[in-house]
Amino acid sequence: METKTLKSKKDEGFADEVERLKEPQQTGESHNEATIAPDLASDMDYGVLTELVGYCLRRAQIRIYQDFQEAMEPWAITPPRFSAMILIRNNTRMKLTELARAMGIARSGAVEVVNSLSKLGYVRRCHSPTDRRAYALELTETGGDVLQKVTVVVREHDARISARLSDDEHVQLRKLLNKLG
Amino acid sequence: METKTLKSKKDEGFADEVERLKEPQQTGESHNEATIAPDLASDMDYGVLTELVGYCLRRAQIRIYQDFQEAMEPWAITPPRFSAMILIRNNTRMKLTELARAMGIARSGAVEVVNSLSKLGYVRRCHSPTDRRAYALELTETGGDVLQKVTVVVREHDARISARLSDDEHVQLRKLLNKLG
DNA sequence: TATTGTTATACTCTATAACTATA
DNA sequence: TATAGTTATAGAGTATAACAATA
Repeated sequence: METKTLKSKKDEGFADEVERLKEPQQTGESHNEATIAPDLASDMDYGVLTELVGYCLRRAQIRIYQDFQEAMEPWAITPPRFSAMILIRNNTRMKLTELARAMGIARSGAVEVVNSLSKLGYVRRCHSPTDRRAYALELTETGGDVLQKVTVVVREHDARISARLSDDEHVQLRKLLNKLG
Repeated sequence: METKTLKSKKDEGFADEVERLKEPQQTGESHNEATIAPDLASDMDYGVLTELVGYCLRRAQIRIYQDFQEAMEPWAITPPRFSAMILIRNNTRMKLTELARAMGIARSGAVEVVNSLSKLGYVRRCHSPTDRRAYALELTETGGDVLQKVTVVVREHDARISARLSDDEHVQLRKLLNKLG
């Protein structure tokens, strides 16, 4: 399996960088530090933390994030990048500002996401004919193919992390999460 | 209300820095960017995202994080800092390595958290009499007072974000979250 | 004037790897 | 050799503020 990585740096080369993205990542696998287990340590007193929705949620998210990243490593897709690609595909001629709003992040953050997706060759900025300030975002052909493949993998990932939940519980959990805030 | 901030930089002064922590923060409040609304944009198509536990969870976490940070701003307490303080108080003579394990992060990350809490005057490293490599972590008197006050505020925060949930749902949600992974 | 995209800057959270002092 | 703490370095994710081009 190939593996992509994104270093942001200051854009050094270009073709150079895109090439480097496709090199297998130095995962280390060496002699050092044990990788972190994200479960609660049974010999510790967590006090009030276990009663807080926010804390339970954060622990769950750490576990989920790890599984997501491992599953997506070959494509260098992170959760925000995946969201962005879905939104760009599903909402034609989306502008960068709209993407930011849809994702709930600042415009400058959207620039970052689009830059990385653009370097990976998944997303393209097209000049809008009507407003010369604005771009219309769209998936490249590669981006479309990758998104299709990756969506399957994301669904598998979701099933994996929800493996101990019944279908009812899965629905219930999403319902409760959406009631938060 | 006073507001603390932590700049990590390269430790410039010391007393200087501690003083600066207590200065009210330049919140801006100026003419610029609208602050982000973390709700789903109703005019966008989110496709598969709404069916994924991971995505619902991430959106919920963004909302929760924002409320947490606003509530904790006067003390410069972030979620990991709060967890660390609870763990340090509840597990006497905790070592840094144990803290890292309890929090599910790398040791270097625990150093960061302890450094910031130490700069804020909330946590102290005490030399262990038995093992001269190790420290015993403990709350300062200020840290203890702050933690007591802040725990009340965190409980209020948790109640606020769970306001649309019944008690049963609150329990259920935590149960389901703990089944994930 | 307001908006679009962008850049500069900064801060948090996290990781890996290598170092030091001790055990 | 192994462990405790630390530092150096890196990268993702996010934010605010200011800017140029365009509306």
